[in-house]
Amino acid sequence: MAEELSSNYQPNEVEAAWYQRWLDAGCFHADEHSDREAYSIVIPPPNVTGILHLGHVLNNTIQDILARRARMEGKEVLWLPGTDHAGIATQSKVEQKLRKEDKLTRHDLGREKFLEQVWEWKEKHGGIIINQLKRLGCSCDWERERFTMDPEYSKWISKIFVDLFNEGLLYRGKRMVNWCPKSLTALSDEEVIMKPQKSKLYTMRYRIAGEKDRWVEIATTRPETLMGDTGVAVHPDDKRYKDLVGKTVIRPFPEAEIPVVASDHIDPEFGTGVLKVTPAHDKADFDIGVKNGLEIIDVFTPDGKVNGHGGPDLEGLDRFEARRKAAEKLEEMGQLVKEEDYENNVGFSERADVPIEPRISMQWFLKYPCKDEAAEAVAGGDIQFRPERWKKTFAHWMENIQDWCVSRQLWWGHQIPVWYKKDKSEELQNRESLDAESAGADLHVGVDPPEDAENWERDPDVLDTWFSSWLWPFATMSDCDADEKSDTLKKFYPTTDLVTGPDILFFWVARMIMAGYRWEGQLPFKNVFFTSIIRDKQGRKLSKSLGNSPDPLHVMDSLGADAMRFSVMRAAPLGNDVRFIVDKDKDGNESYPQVEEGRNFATKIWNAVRFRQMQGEADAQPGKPAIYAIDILKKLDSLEKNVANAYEDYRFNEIASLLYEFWWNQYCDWFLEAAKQDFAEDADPAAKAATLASMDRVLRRFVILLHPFMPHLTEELWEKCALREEDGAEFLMLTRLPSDSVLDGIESDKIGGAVKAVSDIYEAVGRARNLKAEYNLAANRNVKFILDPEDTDFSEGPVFCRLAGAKELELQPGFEAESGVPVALTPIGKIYMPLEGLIDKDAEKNRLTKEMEKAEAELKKVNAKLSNENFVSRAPEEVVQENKDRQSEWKAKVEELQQMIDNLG
RNA sequence: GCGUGAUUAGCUCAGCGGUAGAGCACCACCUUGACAUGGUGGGGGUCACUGGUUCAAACCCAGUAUCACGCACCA
Repeated sequence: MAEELSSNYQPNEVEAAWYQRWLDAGCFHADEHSDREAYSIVIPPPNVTGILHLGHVLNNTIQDILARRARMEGKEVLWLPGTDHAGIATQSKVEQKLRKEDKLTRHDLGREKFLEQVWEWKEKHGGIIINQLKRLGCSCDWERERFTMDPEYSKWISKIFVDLFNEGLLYRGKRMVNWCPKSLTALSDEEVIMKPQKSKLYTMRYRIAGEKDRWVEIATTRPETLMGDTGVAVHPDDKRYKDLVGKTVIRPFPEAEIPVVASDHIDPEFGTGVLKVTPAHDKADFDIGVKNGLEIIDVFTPDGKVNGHGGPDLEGLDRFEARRKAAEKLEEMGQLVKEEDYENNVGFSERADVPIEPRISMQWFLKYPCKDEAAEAVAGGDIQFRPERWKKTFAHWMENIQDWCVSRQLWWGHQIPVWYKKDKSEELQNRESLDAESAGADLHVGVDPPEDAENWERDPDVLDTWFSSWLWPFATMSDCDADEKSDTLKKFYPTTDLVTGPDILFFWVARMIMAGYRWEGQLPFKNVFFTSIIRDKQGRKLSKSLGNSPDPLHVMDSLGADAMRFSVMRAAPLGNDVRFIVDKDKDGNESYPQVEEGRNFATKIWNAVRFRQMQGEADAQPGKPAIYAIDILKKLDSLEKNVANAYEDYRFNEIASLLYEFWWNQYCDWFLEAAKQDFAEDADPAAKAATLASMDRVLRRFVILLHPFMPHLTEELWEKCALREEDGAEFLMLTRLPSDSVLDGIESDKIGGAVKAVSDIYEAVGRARNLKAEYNLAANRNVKFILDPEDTDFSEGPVFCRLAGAKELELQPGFEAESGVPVALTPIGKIYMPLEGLIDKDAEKNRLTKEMEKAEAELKKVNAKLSNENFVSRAPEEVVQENKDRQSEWKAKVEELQQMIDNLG
């Protein structure tokens, strides 16, 4: 075997070096002309100026595992990476910088200059997250990296806009939208999060016009919108107020008579049963307003301050200051009845984290295409969701789907491909609605600007970022104006798997499915794997503001990328959230106990391989494999099968645990220790050669299995141990999974016997170790055991002694020990531990009695089962047999123990 | 209000009809020639609760409680 290994594994250098070698050799590149079966994934594009967090780690590790496993299965793998321009997030970062450094707004710079600055920012920060993904070991085809603002990609956006407009699905209309007063743009419903807020419920009273001193009480949480009230509503069946419908009440300020209307929407039980109607600032109020022909008065400026309608007292005040002020005014007027603490849900802007202001505005809306196909694809199982329960959530959303507000009042993004004739522009843009049918020749909607561009004015708004991401699976693979499909698209679309978080099921997954059907005529992916959400020790989501989000780069630098990958996978069960634990010492240094487990595993593997290296090469023809070797090969065979099964169901945590358990608890704890017997100086060279060969076989196949989880470490060992076969691929990552059984070449009738014999010996070793520990002899390697064997041919004494830490195991059939000699019952026979000065009858009696009690308890349980006639007659035969075997085993044990106790007198 | 999960050892979590498991933490012993990022032995659980189905339930069903999350919302 090849090079010596250093005494400790240093992940950082190894990881960096291997990543570069893979890149240099083009290992990640997908060949669209290959005749291998295609396997493809598109990355959920991260924000171009974002940085890596644990969610990305989880998500991309899974994708990398899938991609690497598929390569090893012999598939042609495309993992297509890229980034997203993230309209609001990126624009606001640049605006923030402008404000801070130059005290300027984007309007001071103008659109063109501002966009130059955003591009600069993107150039500066855009590579960061990509490099972080590389640090993690992601095997993406970087030659195919895409960005949603790439020219070819952008062209796709315009094309689909035009398609949808021509189809009548895209229209411009004056509607109530979710307005973000901080980002100054409309948002889609999905970008609004409801949060419970501690606020106040104000009860105020309005005088009824034309009646003497009659008042009506109204409850509201938003007195600051009072100036926009153009009506008051009650339930039509509410007896208290029935006579008021049709009358008017006096709005306190600015004073005006506003009508009382009836509406089913009103809950008579809530508050006073009377609602103030502000059609410009509430969706429900807007509907009531439209039905009753109420005036719409917008009382806020776009940034959430009171406009001229507020009068001198309120104008210019922020929404929340205005709320207090309005309440004060009512109080002064004697019209505030009471003010109570109240908790209600308020919509917040997901990005800017400020309360949304419902607002009437002119926006572009989309009626979704291919809704039925998308719903059916998931319901019918053409697209598989894992875990499956998300199907229901998806179906529910699809059933209640609302038109999508796609325009954003931003500059960073894809500008809407609509031009208005200059002289008609104002009129067109103010129309209540505008669509393909009503627009006429004064509107140009096209991928290219009109020929006489100077006569036209382009719509200033840009499109929602998700309006570009929903094309990701195909727009990254082809140009929209090509005459025929690209070879990449032909080979790799539809993609195989999509790995993403359930939090973007609506934002992204659902919309991609619709887009896939609309423009490619088929589904965009076959399987969607929804990852866990990573939380902190207290179960909270990770977030910057909580400061509970550890930096994955720091984790990787201290413990290694492979360690983090392995640990995160081991901790993340299918479909459940995962807690990532960060402990801090008193100096504030962070430690990551879960990742340490992965680091320890890497070290364990490294050192076990190092041990193999230290044995050197065989210098004889190998003899027949020892029973220990057969046993470990059998376990490896099961491991390979179990791992393959777990991959079928995407149970990554199970795969990680299987690999861990095999290596640590089977290979290292038992096989490797047993094998040492064959490496002793006086060992038989043929036996040594055979054991070395088995070790190499296990090592080679284990490293192949582990590679997708710990790619760098395994590739390093592959090279250092020269595990590559003569005609094999250049790298482990390009090596095929073996197709032959690891048990090939071993006489199959030997396997069962070897496994049983080894399991008996290991169990006996356990008993012997326990005996030593009970008598405080754990450290004593001079102990001599005497075996009264089950089988007089027993010849595994040397291995037994090595494992049990004993000097000798003497075979004495029918051995009669001096009374009080410690003894253990084992599958290979009775094992005595006669040692001078150790005859302590009471101690031994105690020990045996404790064991006896355990055995009796077990016997009792199994007796109870077997004496139940129903069990014997109705349970499957093999279960009954199993219990009968257990019964006789425990019975024999109890009897023997009893006799041993009796012998002690 | 509707829906979806979770509740198993001190902690983080597997197991999902047939003998309760892992890692960490804990206790004792061990620097023995791969590994102290290690080894050996050990302690620790009425599997949230109440019913039901079954020969058999941590596991299936129904309900309850608590905690999350999603959707819809009462101004």
